[in-house]
Amino acid sequence: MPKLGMEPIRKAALVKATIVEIGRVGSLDVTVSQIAKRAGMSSALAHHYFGSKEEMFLAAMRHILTLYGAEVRGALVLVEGPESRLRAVLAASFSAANFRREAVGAWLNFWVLAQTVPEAKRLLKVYQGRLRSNLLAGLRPLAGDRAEALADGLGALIDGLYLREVLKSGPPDGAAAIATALNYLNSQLEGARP
Amino acid sequence: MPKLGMEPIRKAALVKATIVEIGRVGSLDVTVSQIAKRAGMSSALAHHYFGSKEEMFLAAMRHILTLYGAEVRGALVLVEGPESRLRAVLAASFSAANFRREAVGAWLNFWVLAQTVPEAKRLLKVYQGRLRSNLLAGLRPLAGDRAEALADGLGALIDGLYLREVLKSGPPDGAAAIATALNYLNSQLEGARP
DNA sequence: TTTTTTGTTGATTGACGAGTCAATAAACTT
DNA sequence: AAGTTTATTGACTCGTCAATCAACAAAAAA
Repeated sequence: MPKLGMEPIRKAALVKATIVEIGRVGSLDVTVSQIAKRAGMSSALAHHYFGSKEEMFLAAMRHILTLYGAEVRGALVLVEGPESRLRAVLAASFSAANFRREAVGAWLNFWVLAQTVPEAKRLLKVYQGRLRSNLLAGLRPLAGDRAEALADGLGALIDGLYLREVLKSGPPDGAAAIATALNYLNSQLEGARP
Repeated sequence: MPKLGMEPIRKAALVKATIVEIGRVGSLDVTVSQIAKRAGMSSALAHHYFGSKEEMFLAAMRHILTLYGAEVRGALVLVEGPESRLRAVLAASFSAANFRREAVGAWLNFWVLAQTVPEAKRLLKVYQGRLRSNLLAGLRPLAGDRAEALADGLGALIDGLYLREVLKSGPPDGAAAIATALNYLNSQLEGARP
Protein backbone atom coordinates (compact mmCIF):
# COMPACT_ATOMS: atom_id res chain seq x y z
CA MET A 1 0.00 0.00 0.00
CA PRO A 2 2.78 2.44 0.72
CA LYS A 3 3.21 4.87 -2.14
CA LEU A 4 6.40 6.81 -2.32
CA GLY A 5 6.72 10.54 -1.91
CA MET A 6 4.22 10.68 0.93
CA GLU A 7 6.27 12.91 3.16
CA PRO A 8 5.13 16.32 1.90
CA ILE A 9 1.53 15.13 1.66
CA ARG A 10 1.52 13.76 5.17
CA LYS A 11 3.23 16.81 6.57
CA ALA A 12 0.78 19.15 4.90
CA ALA A 13 -2.15 17.12 6.20
CA LEU A 14 -0.73 17.22 9.70
CA VAL A 15 -0.15 20.95 9.63
CA LYS A 16 -3.70 21.55 8.49
CA ALA A 17 -5.08 19.17 11.08
CA THR A 18 -3.03 20.84 13.80
CA ILE A 19 -4.58 24.21 13.05
CA VAL A 20 -8.07 22.77 12.86
CA GLU A 21 -7.72 20.90 16.14
CA ILE A 22 -6.23 23.82 18.02
CA GLY A 23 -9.03 26.01 16.72
CA ARG A 24 -11.64 23.42 17.59
CA VAL A 25 -10.42 22.63 21.08
CA GLY A 26 -9.50 26.23 21.75
CA SER A 27 -6.18 25.48 23.38
CA LEU A 28 -2.84 23.85 22.86
CA ASP A 29 -4.08 20.88 24.86
CA VAL A 30 -4.56 18.77 21.79
CA THR A 31 -3.06 15.33 21.67
CA VAL A 32 -0.90 14.09 18.87
CA SER A 33 -3.42 11.30 18.44
CA GLN A 34 -6.24 13.77 17.84
CA ILE A 35 -4.22 15.59 15.23
CA ALA A 36 -3.05 12.42 13.55
CA LYS A 37 -6.55 10.99 13.50
CA ARG A 38 -7.93 14.08 11.84
CA ALA A 39 -5.12 13.90 9.31
CA GLY A 40 -5.96 10.27 8.67
CA MET A 41 -2.96 8.47 10.08
CA SER A 42 -1.55 6.97 13.25
CA SER A 43 0.09 9.06 15.92
CA ALA A 44 3.28 7.09 15.40
CA LEU A 45 3.46 8.36 11.84
CA ALA A 46 3.00 11.92 12.98
CA HIS A 47 5.95 11.49 15.28
CA HIS A 48 7.87 9.86 12.49
CA TYR A 49 7.54 12.93 10.30
CA PHE A 50 7.76 15.70 12.86
CA GLY A 51 9.70 14.22 15.73
CA SER A 52 7.73 16.04 18.39
CA LYS A 53 4.50 17.82 19.05
CA GLU A 54 6.28 21.10 19.43
CA GLU A 55 7.65 20.79 15.91
CA MET A 56 4.11 20.28 14.67
CA PHE A 57 2.99 23.44 16.39
CA LEU A 58 5.84 25.41 14.92
CA ALA A 59 5.19 24.06 11.45
CA ALA A 60 1.56 25.08 11.83
CA MET A 61 2.60 28.58 12.85
CA ARG A 62 4.95 28.87 9.92
CA HIS A 63 2.16 27.79 7.65
CA ILE A 64 -0.27 30.40 8.91
CA LEU A 65 2.39 33.05 8.68
CA THR A 66 3.25 31.96 5.16
CA LEU A 67 -0.37 32.11 4.07
CA TYR A 68 -0.80 35.52 5.57
CA GLY A 69 2.41 36.76 3.99
CA ALA A 70 1.39 35.45 0.60
CA GLU A 71 -1.98 37.10 0.83
CA VAL A 72 -0.46 40.44 1.69
CA ARG A 73 2.14 40.19 -1.06
CA GLY A 74 -0.53 39.22 -3.55
CA ALA A 75 -2.67 42.17 -2.58
CA LEU A 76 0.26 44.57 -2.82
CA VAL A 77 1.23 43.91 -6.41
CA LEU A 78 -1.79 45.65 -7.85
CA VAL A 79 -1.54 48.64 -5.64
CA GLU A 80 -1.01 52.26 -6.60
CA GLY A 81 -0.24 54.87 -3.98
CA PRO A 82 0.03 54.75 -0.20
CA GLU A 83 -3.67 54.86 0.70
CA SER A 84 -4.40 51.92 -1.49
CA ARG A 85 -1.42 50.09 -0.01
CA LEU A 86 -2.75 50.55 3.49
CA ARG A 87 -6.18 49.41 2.47
CA ALA A 88 -4.67 46.31 0.89
CA VAL A 89 -2.82 45.38 4.07
CA LEU A 90 -5.97 45.73 6.11
CA ALA A 91 -8.04 43.77 3.62
CA ALA A 92 -5.54 40.91 3.74
CA SER A 93 -5.41 40.94 7.54
CA PHE A 94 -9.14 40.60 7.83
CA SER A 95 -9.78 38.50 4.76
CA ALA A 96 -12.15 35.59 5.10
CA ALA A 97 -9.21 33.19 4.90
CA ASN A 98 -7.31 34.65 7.85
CA PHE A 99 -10.07 36.13 9.96
CA ARG A 100 -11.98 32.98 10.72
CA ARG A 101 -12.63 31.47 14.11
CA GLU A 102 -10.34 28.54 13.58
CA ALA A 103 -7.37 30.58 12.43
CA VAL A 104 -7.97 33.26 15.03
CA GLY A 105 -8.15 30.66 17.77
CA ALA A 106 -4.92 29.10 16.57
CA TRP A 107 -3.36 32.54 16.41
CA LEU A 108 -4.23 33.28 20.01
CA ASN A 109 -2.73 30.03 21.14
CA PHE A 110 0.45 30.69 19.21
CA TRP A 111 0.73 33.86 21.23
CA VAL A 112 0.67 31.73 24.33
CA LEU A 113 3.21 29.38 22.84
CA ALA A 114 5.50 32.33 22.20
CA GLN A 115 5.77 32.88 25.93
CA THR A 116 7.45 29.50 26.35
CA VAL A 117 9.03 28.54 23.06
CA PRO A 118 11.68 30.91 21.70
CA GLU A 119 11.17 29.86 18.09
CA ALA A 120 7.48 30.68 18.37
CA LYS A 121 8.36 34.07 19.76
CA ARG A 122 10.74 34.63 16.88
CA LEU A 123 8.07 33.78 14.34
CA LEU A 124 5.57 36.12 15.91
CA LYS A 125 8.15 38.89 15.89
CA VAL A 126 8.75 38.27 12.23
CA TYR A 127 5.05 38.73 11.65
CA GLN A 128 4.97 41.92 13.68
CA GLY A 129 8.00 43.27 11.84
CA ARG A 130 6.47 42.56 8.46
CA LEU A 131 3.17 44.12 9.40
CA ARG A 132 4.97 47.13 10.76
CA SER A 133 7.07 47.70 7.70
CA ASN A 134 4.11 47.25 5.40
CA LEU A 135 2.14 49.83 7.33
CA LEU A 136 5.12 52.12 7.49
CA ALA A 137 5.56 52.05 3.75
CA GLY A 138 2.03 53.32 3.35
CA LEU A 139 2.11 55.73 6.26
CA ARG A 140 5.38 57.54 5.69
CA PRO A 141 4.24 59.43 2.60
CA LEU A 142 1.05 60.41 4.40
CA ALA A 143 2.17 61.13 7.92
CA GLY A 144 5.90 61.80 7.80
CA ASP A 145 7.57 61.29 11.13
CA ARG A 146 4.32 60.47 12.85
CA ALA A 147 4.31 57.30 10.78
CA GLU A 148 6.15 55.18 13.35
CA ALA A 149 3.73 55.97 16.14
CA LEU A 150 0.77 55.43 13.85
CA ALA A 151 2.09 52.08 12.67
CA ASP A 152 2.50 50.90 16.25
CA GLY A 153 -0.98 52.01 17.15
CA LEU A 154 -2.54 50.50 14.09
CA GLY A 155 -0.63 47.25 14.60
CA ALA A 156 -1.90 47.00 18.15
CA LEU A 157 -5.40 47.80 17.01
CA ILE A 158 -5.31 45.01 14.45
CA ASP A 159 -4.09 42.52 17.03
CA GLY A 160 -6.74 43.73 19.44
CA LEU A 161 -9.48 43.24 16.87
CA TYR A 162 -8.25 39.69 16.38
CA LEU A 163 -8.25 39.13 20.11
CA ARG A 164 -11.80 40.36 20.47
CA GLU A 165 -12.96 38.12 17.69
CA VAL A 166 -12.20 35.20 19.98
CA LEU A 167 -14.87 36.20 22.46
CA LYS A 168 -17.54 37.19 20.02
CA SER A 169 -20.35 34.89 19.18
CA GLY A 170 -21.70 34.69 15.67
CA PRO A 171 -19.74 34.63 12.44
CA PRO A 172 -16.63 36.78 12.07
CA ASP A 173 -17.19 40.20 10.57
CA GLY A 174 -14.07 41.24 8.70
CA ALA A 175 -15.77 44.24 7.16
CA ALA A 176 -16.56 45.73 10.55
CA ALA A 177 -12.98 45.21 11.66
CA ILE A 178 -11.66 46.90 8.55
CA ALA A 179 -14.06 49.77 9.11
CA THR A 180 -12.76 50.27 12.63
CA ALA A 181 -9.17 50.26 11.46
CA LEU A 182 -9.90 52.62 8.57
CA ASN A 183 -11.71 54.91 10.91
CA TYR A 184 -8.57 55.06 13.04
CA LEU A 185 -6.46 55.75 10.00
CA ASN A 186 -8.64 58.45 8.52
CA SER A 187 -8.97 60.43 11.67
CA GLN A 188 -5.24 60.22 12.28
CA LEU A 189 -4.43 61.38 8.79
CA GLU A 190 -6.97 64.16 8.55
CA GLY A 191 -5.21 66.24 11.14
CA ALA A 192 -1.88 65.86 9.36
CA ARG A 193 -2.99 66.54 5.85
CA PRO A 194 -1.67 69.79 4.33
CA MET B 1 -1.03 23.43 64.87
CA PRO B 2 -4.25 24.06 63.00
CA LYS B 3 -5.59 27.50 63.71
CA LEU B 4 -9.17 28.19 62.83
CA GLY B 5 -10.36 30.60 60.17
CA MET B 6 -7.67 29.63 57.70
CA GLU B 7 -9.99 29.31 54.75
CA PRO B 8 -9.90 32.90 53.48
CA ILE B 9 -6.17 33.15 54.07
CA ARG B 10 -5.42 29.94 52.24
CA LYS B 11 -7.72 30.82 49.39
CA ALA B 12 -6.16 34.23 48.97
CA ALA B 13 -2.68 32.71 48.99
CA LEU B 14 -3.72 30.18 46.36
CA VAL B 15 -5.26 32.81 44.12
CA LYS B 16 -2.14 34.89 44.28
CA ALA B 17 0.07 31.89 43.66
CA THR B 18 -2.06 30.85 40.71
CA ILE B 19 -1.53 34.19 39.01
CA VAL B 20 2.17 34.18 39.73
CA GLU B 21 2.64 30.65 38.43
CA ILE B 22 0.63 31.20 35.27
CA GLY B 23 2.61 34.35 34.62
CA ARG B 24 5.88 32.59 35.35
CA VAL B 25 5.25 29.48 33.27
CA GLY B 26 3.49 31.45 30.57
CA SER B 27 0.66 29.00 30.09
CA LEU B 28 -2.18 27.25 31.86
CA ASP B 29 -0.01 24.15 32.08
CA VAL B 30 0.73 24.69 35.72
CA THR B 31 0.19 21.86 38.14
CA VAL B 32 -1.83 22.17 41.27
CA SER B 33 1.27 21.05 43.13
CA GLN B 34 3.28 23.97 41.76
CA ILE B 35 0.61 26.42 42.80
CA ALA B 36 0.15 24.86 46.21
CA LYS B 37 3.87 24.76 46.82
CA ARG B 38 4.23 28.45 46.01
CA ALA B 39 1.34 29.16 48.34
CA GLY B 40 3.05 27.14 51.05
CA MET B 41 0.76 24.16 51.40
CA SER B 42 0.10 20.69 50.07
CA SER B 43 -1.76 20.08 46.84
CA ALA B 44 -4.37 18.14 48.79
CA LEU B 45 -5.22 21.26 50.74
CA ALA B 46 -5.58 23.26 47.56
CA HIS B 47 -8.07 20.70 46.35
CA HIS B 48 -9.78 20.78 49.69
CA TYR B 49 -10.48 24.49 49.38
CA PHE B 50 -11.14 24.82 45.69
CA GLY B 51 -12.31 21.43 44.56
CA SER B 52 -10.64 21.61 41.19
CA LYS B 53 -7.94 23.37 39.27
CA GLU B 54 -10.51 25.05 37.09
CA GLU B 55 -12.09 26.66 40.13
CA MET B 56 -8.68 28.00 41.08
CA PHE B 57 -8.28 29.54 37.66
CA LEU B 58 -11.69 31.14 37.81
CA ALA B 59 -11.03 32.51 41.28
CA ALA B 60 -7.79 33.99 39.99
CA MET B 61 -9.63 35.61 37.10
CA ARG B 62 -12.24 37.05 39.39
CA HIS B 63 -9.51 38.44 41.56
CA ILE B 64 -7.72 40.19 38.71
CA LEU B 65 -11.03 41.56 37.48
CA THR B 66 -11.90 42.76 40.95
CA LEU B 67 -8.59 44.52 41.35
CA TYR B 68 -8.95 46.17 37.99
CA GLY B 69 -12.50 47.21 38.74
CA ALA B 70 -11.52 48.65 42.08
CA GLU B 71 -8.70 50.62 40.53
CA VAL B 72 -10.99 52.11 37.91
CA ARG B 73 -13.66 52.96 40.43
CA GLY B 74 -11.09 54.55 42.68
CA ALA B 75 -9.76 56.67 39.86
CA LEU B 76 -13.22 57.77 38.83
CA VAL B 77 -14.32 59.31 42.12
CA LEU B 78 -12.04 62.31 41.81
CA VAL B 79 -12.87 63.01 38.23
CA GLU B 80 -14.43 66.08 36.73
CA GLY B 81 -15.63 66.13 33.13
CA PRO B 82 -15.50 63.57 30.33
CA GLU B 83 -11.89 64.07 29.21
CA SER B 84 -10.63 63.52 32.69
CA ARG B 85 -12.84 60.48 32.98
CA LEU B 86 -11.34 58.92 29.89
CA ARG B 87 -7.85 59.66 31.04
CA ALA B 88 -8.60 58.00 34.36
CA VAL B 89 -9.83 54.81 32.70
CA LEU B 90 -6.70 54.63 30.60
CA ALA B 91 -4.44 55.32 33.54
CA ALA B 92 -6.05 52.51 35.50
CA SER B 93 -5.80 50.08 32.60
CA PHE B 94 -2.10 50.65 32.22
CA SER B 95 -1.22 51.25 35.85
CA ALA B 96 1.86 49.54 37.18
CA ALA B 97 -0.33 47.14 39.14
CA ASN B 98 -2.26 45.83 36.15
CA PHE B 99 0.19 46.30 33.34
CA ARG B 100 2.95 44.04 34.54
CA ARG B 101 4.31 40.97 32.86
CA GLU B 102 2.85 38.54 35.33
CA ALA B 103 -0.65 39.96 35.19
CA VAL B 104 -0.54 40.43 31.45
CA GLY B 105 0.61 36.85 30.96
CA ALA B 106 -2.19 35.62 33.18
CA TRP B 107 -4.63 37.80 31.30
CA LEU B 108 -3.62 36.30 27.96
CA ASN B 109 -4.09 32.83 29.31
CA PHE B 110 -7.51 33.67 30.67
CA TRP B 111 -8.42 34.62 27.15
CA VAL B 112 -7.47 31.13 26.10
CA LEU B 113 -9.45 29.69 28.98
CA ALA B 114 -12.48 31.63 27.82
CA GLN B 115 -12.53 29.59 24.64
CA THR B 116 -13.21 26.44 26.62
CA VAL B 117 -14.79 27.41 29.90
CA PRO B 118 -18.10 29.28 29.70
CA GLU B 119 -17.67 30.92 33.09
CA ALA B 120 -14.33 32.32 32.00
CA LYS B 121 -15.93 33.69 28.88
CA ARG B 122 -18.66 35.27 30.95
CA LEU B 123 -16.13 36.96 33.20
CA LEU B 124 -14.20 38.35 30.28
CA LYS B 125 -17.40 39.69 28.80
CA VAL B 126 -18.19 41.39 32.07
CA TYR B 127 -14.82 43.09 31.87
CA GLN B 128 -15.41 44.13 28.28
CA GLY B 129 -18.83 45.46 29.12
CA ARG B 130 -17.54 47.49 32.03
CA LEU B 131 -14.70 48.93 30.02
CA ARG B 132 -17.09 49.78 27.24
CA SER B 133 -19.58 51.54 29.41
CA ASN B 134 -16.85 53.48 31.18
CA LEU B 135 -15.45 54.66 27.89
CA LEU B 136 -18.91 55.42 26.61
CA ALA B 137 -19.69 57.63 29.57
CA GLY B 138 -16.69 59.75 28.71
CA LEU B 139 -17.13 59.62 24.97
CA ARG B 140 -20.79 60.44 24.58
CA PRO B 141 -20.54 64.05 25.64
CA LEU B 142 -17.55 64.48 23.33
CA ALA B 143 -18.45 62.48 20.28
CA GLY B 144 -22.21 62.03 20.30
CA ASP B 145 -23.37 59.11 18.25
CA ARG B 146 -19.86 58.29 17.13
CA ALA B 147 -19.19 57.30 20.73
CA GLU B 148 -20.14 53.66 20.26
CA ALA B 149 -17.76 53.12 17.38
CA LEU B 150 -15.00 54.95 19.19
CA ALA B 151 -15.48 52.91 22.34
CA ASP B 152 -15.21 49.68 20.38
CA GLY B 153 -12.07 50.86 18.63
CA LEU B 154 -10.47 52.10 21.80
CA GLY B 155 -11.37 48.92 23.64
CA ALA B 156 -9.75 46.82 20.94
CA LEU B 157 -6.71 49.07 20.99
CA ILE B 158 -6.31 48.64 24.73
CA ASP B 159 -6.56 44.87 24.45
CA GLY B 160 -4.08 44.93 21.57
CA LEU B 161 -1.60 46.93 23.59
CA TYR B 162 -1.86 44.33 26.33
CA LEU B 163 -1.34 41.57 23.82
CA ARG B 164 1.77 43.18 22.42
CA GLU B 165 3.20 43.63 25.86
CA VAL B 166 3.48 39.86 26.03
CA LEU B 167 6.02 39.71 23.23
CA LYS B 168 8.08 42.71 24.21
CA SER B 169 11.32 42.33 26.03
CA GLY B 170 12.31 44.78 28.70
CA PRO B 171 10.12 46.26 31.42
CA PRO B 172 6.52 47.22 30.64
CA ASP B 173 5.98 50.80 29.57
CA GLY B 174 2.55 51.88 30.66
CA ALA B 175 3.21 55.49 29.78
CA ALA B 176 3.88 54.65 26.15
CA ALA B 177 0.70 52.60 25.98
CA ILE B 178 -1.31 55.46 27.43
CA ALA B 179 0.27 57.82 24.96
CA THR B 180 -0.76 55.61 22.06
CA ALA B 181 -4.32 55.38 23.33
CA LEU B 182 -4.54 59.12 23.99
CA ASN B 183 -3.19 59.80 20.56
CA TYR B 184 -6.03 57.70 19.15
CA LEU B 185 -8.53 59.56 21.25
CA ASN B 186 -7.32 63.05 20.47
CA SER B 187 -7.22 62.59 16.76
CA GLN B 188 -10.68 61.05 16.79
CA LEU B 189 -12.10 63.87 18.82
CA GLU B 190 -10.43 66.75 17.00
CA GLY B 191 -12.45 66.14 13.87
CA ALA B 192 -15.70 66.10 15.82
CA ARG B 193 -15.16 69.12 17.98
CA PRO B 194 -17.44 72.09 17.25
C1' DT C 1 16.76 -11.46 -6.39
C1' DT C 2 18.62 -9.70 -2.57
C1' DT C 3 19.08 -5.38 -0.25
C1' DT C 4 17.92 -0.95 0.96
C1' DT C 5 14.94 2.74 1.46
C1' DT C 6 10.40 4.58 2.53
C1' DG C 7 5.88 4.16 4.62
C1' DT C 8 3.02 2.54 8.28
C1' DT C 9 1.01 0.93 12.64
C1' DG C 10 -0.23 -1.61 17.14
C1' DA C 11 1.65 -2.19 21.30
C1' DT C 12 4.40 -0.59 24.93
C1' DT C 13 7.00 2.36 28.03
C1' DG C 14 7.56 5.76 31.28
C1' DA C 15 6.32 9.89 33.26
C1' DC C 16 3.32 12.94 35.09
C1' DG C 17 -0.67 14.87 37.23
C1' DA C 18 -5.70 15.60 38.96
C1' DG C 19 -8.37 14.23 42.37
C1' DT C 20 -9.46 11.02 46.52
C1' DC C 21 -8.84 9.03 51.04
C1' DA C 22 -7.55 7.72 55.43
C1' DA C 23 -5.31 9.35 59.20
C1' DT C 24 -3.70 12.83 62.52
C1' DA C 25 -4.26 16.88 65.28
C1' DA C 26 -5.83 20.99 67.21
C1' DA C 27 -9.48 23.81 68.44
C1' DC C 28 -14.31 24.59 69.64
C1' DT C 29 -19.03 22.82 71.58
C1' DT C 30 -21.93 20.61 74.83
C1' DA D 1 -14.91 14.40 78.85
C1' DA D 2 -16.81 13.14 74.81
C1' DG D 3 -18.05 14.62 70.38
C1' DT D 4 -17.81 17.68 66.46
C1' DT D 5 -15.86 20.66 63.30
C1' DT D 6 -11.80 22.56 60.84
C1' DA D 7 -7.03 22.10 59.20
C1' DT D 8 -3.64 19.40 57.09
C1' DT D 9 -0.91 15.97 54.58
C1' DG D 10 1.35 11.56 52.60
C1' DA D 11 0.14 7.98 49.99
C1' DC D 12 -2.52 6.18 46.50
C1' DT D 13 -5.55 5.53 42.28
C1' DC D 14 -6.53 6.06 37.78
C1' DG D 15 -6.17 8.03 33.58
C1' DT D 16 -3.71 10.25 29.90
C1' DC D 17 -0.26 11.08 26.69
C1' DA D 18 4.36 11.89 24.31
C1' DA D 19 7.60 9.22 22.50
C1' DT D 20 9.73 4.72 21.15
C1' DC D 21 10.02 0.16 19.15
C1' DA D 22 9.46 -3.92 16.71
C1' DA D 23 7.44 -5.58 12.91
C1' DC D 24 5.41 -5.65 8.46
C1' DA D 25 4.72 -4.03 3.47
C1' DA D 26 5.92 -2.24 -0.82
C1' DA D 27 8.74 0.12 -4.01
C1' DA D 28 13.46 1.09 -5.80
C1' DA D 29 18.23 0.06 -6.28
C1' DA D 30 21.96 -3.23 -6.61
